[in-house]
Amino acid sequence: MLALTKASGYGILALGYLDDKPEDTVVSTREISEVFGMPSELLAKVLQRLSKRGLLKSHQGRGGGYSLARPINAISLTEVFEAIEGPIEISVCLKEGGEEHCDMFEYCTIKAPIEQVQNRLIELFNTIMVDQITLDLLECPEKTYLSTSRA
Amino acid sequence: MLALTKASGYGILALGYLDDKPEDTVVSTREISEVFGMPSELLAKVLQRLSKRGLLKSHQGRGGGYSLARPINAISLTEVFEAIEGPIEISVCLKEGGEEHCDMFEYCTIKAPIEQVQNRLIELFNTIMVDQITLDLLECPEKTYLSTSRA
DNA sequence: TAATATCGGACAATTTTGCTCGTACTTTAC
DNA sequence: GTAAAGTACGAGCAAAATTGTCCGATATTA
Repeated sequence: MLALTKASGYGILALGYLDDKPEDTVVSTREISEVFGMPSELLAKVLQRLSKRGLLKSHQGRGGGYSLARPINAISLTEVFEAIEGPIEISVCLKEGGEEHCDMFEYCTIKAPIEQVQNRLIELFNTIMVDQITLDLLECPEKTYLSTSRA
Repeated sequence: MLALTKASGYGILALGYLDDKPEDTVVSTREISEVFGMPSELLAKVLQRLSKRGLLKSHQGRGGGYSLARPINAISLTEVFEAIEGPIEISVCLKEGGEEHCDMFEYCTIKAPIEQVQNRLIELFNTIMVDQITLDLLECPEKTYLSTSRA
């Protein structure tokens, strides 16, 4: 539970990598995927979503790639997660449309409070900028990387 | 991502149900599972874990069941989640033993910062007590219930 | 026009989660 | 003491999400 997806990890690493380059440098998906050893097709999707959300600028054609649309100290974790994984939802019951409402239970004692928890989670991620994740520790003892947990 | 498991939802609802009863009332797994329409075998596991962690007292034999070991305003979400799902881990890289260290990546720019995010998450859940989830809203408009999200 | 990119959908593999079944073991009631 | 009601626990299956792959289309530059 509450584990970050690999896709989000890829995205954060890519943002950090772009930030290490001079401003407005355009970097291809392949370069990033080779540097970190990520599957390039998956990273490609992640970068697409980030650019769709306006966090990256895409440059098509030969010599193209992606560049930062904003400095990463102005990009919150909330934005990254929602760009890559969609809206942060702790529970489906909180969805707008309500198509998947569960009528199989007698009591609903926790819907609104759970939503409050969700909001506090989002607030927390709002306050954390990507640079706080990527810039702090460039000299890491072990060669290790973000991946999902196994409960 | 970041979705609560149904098991945690079951646990929180069960804790709330027990709290509605007079103090030290013993309630069987079957009663709770029938009230909420949960699969009793799964709920049984959840309650076992909660009692193993000291959040519930188990009463074996005929007429047995579970009772609250503590008032639910003294039980944090962290305790519930860790009892039911194990330690809160955003990433496997942060594990103690380090058996699953990933040596497939060149750079590790985010390990320690990610751990800080994890700690802030745990702190957040430390401050939220179960009663804040269960007691607030007994008059819920729709019959709905906590379940996991679908990204 | 050829090479190199981003796009985007469809799909298989893998992992996690949710759930079921079966079999112990404990205690209470009779 | 025996049976019933309950917890304790583990193996195993099904569903769902995540991850990774493949393929074609489009855009841009050399």
